[in-house]
Amino acid sequence: MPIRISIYEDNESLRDALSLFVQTTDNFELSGAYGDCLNLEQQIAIDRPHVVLMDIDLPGMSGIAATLRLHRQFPESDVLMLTVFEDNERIFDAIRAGATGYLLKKTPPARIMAAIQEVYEGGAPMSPGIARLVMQSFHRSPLPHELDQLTPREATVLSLLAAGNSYKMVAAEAGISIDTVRTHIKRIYEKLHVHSVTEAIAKYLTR
Amino acid sequence: MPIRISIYEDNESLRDALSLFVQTTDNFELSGAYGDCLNLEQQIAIDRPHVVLMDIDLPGMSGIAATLRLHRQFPESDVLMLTVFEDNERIFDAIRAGATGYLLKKTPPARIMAAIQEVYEGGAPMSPGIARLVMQSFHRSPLPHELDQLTPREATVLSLLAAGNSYKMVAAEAGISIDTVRTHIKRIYEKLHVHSVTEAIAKYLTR
DNA sequence: GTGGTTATCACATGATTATGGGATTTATTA
DNA sequence: TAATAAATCCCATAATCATGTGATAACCAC
Repeated sequence: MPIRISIYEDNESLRDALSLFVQTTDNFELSGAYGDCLNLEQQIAIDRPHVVLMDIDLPGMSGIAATLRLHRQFPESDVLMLTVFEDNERIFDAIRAGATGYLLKKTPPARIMAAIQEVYEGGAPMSPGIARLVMQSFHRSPLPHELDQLTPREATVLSLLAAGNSYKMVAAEAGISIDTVRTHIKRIYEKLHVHSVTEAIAKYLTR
Repeated sequence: MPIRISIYEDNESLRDALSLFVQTTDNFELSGAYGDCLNLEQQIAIDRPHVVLMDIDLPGMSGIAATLRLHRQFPESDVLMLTVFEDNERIFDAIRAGATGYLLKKTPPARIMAAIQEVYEGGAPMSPGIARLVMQSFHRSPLPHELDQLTPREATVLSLLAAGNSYKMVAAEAGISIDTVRTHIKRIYEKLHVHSVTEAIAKYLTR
């Protein structure tokens, strides 16, 4: 029984190249190849891939958000993340979201195919520099997270927002003025690197 | 070793009454009693209750949202929900959020105390009418949910919002006008019984 | 005792959301 | 075929949010 592989990558030529490699690799089967995650659930439900090659930087819905949904709803499909980024925050976001492996796009195709096999066999392939980052993260506390940078008050405000409260309601609940709420939210945005309540809540709720 | 019990109930006299019952019940210990969930995490981390009596209708952050957070971060604490409501949606929201038991507030105190013991021993006490509803839910599909009422297009819009997109970005991503986005969102609000993006994505992400 | 952090409040402006109307097209179904 | 559901678009207004700038007080650490 071949290993079924689905690809989510918005760059068409890279997607085609990867598709070709998968199709010409022994024991591999291409179950799907898409440019976005808009219909992720339906596609996965039909394709039933063993391994998903996921670009981290898809337009609209990031590969990280998609990975989270996929990991929750289809835990039997493993995600192998492909990225050009080597920065901490994204890597850990992806790992937290449930990615099994994490490769840089500059990885040679043969290595990517080997990594797919490795994921299928229960491994967790990573590019060398990323493996180092992951190892280092254990030297300190548990997985570092932007949310841990919030002060207690900021965390309270954010959780009230996540419960569906407006600024006005948060102010009433927390017993502070709406301007103070604004100030807290500005700091929250800076710390979480977001620009709207929606994004902040998404980070909070999908931690 | 006594069973530690924390109470979250905004009605002060009910809270006091429950506290008194807990304190005067053999082998029970009151680990905390609060009127809101604003500092839930800190309180639970200190109190370490075996069982949490949670009012479903707390001001600011509902007991359901609190239960979700609690269940995720402190899986060793079980939640016993107290409510005056007997409607489907809330009951299943609470169950989905991780509540272990579900009692109506009109339940006699002695029965509530017995239910706490039952939860501690691995049971799932429910008021009779609620148990019936839960049983009935198995006769059909998996747990019914407001989110399942959304059309495919509405679901796409909601997931794009949950990924942190503004109306304008959603429109661009989905290839439709911003007014169409508005219309979809209006329908989403009706179906989910909410009035803001925040509430909608809270329902979506915490499903 | 100076500097950093946290929490608080104020004001102002432009952008975005929330909400209410109303309308058309395309399928599907009774 | 008439009714219904889904998806699309338009307009208008009030409310809310995003962002900048500035300021005060408490507390802690060095």
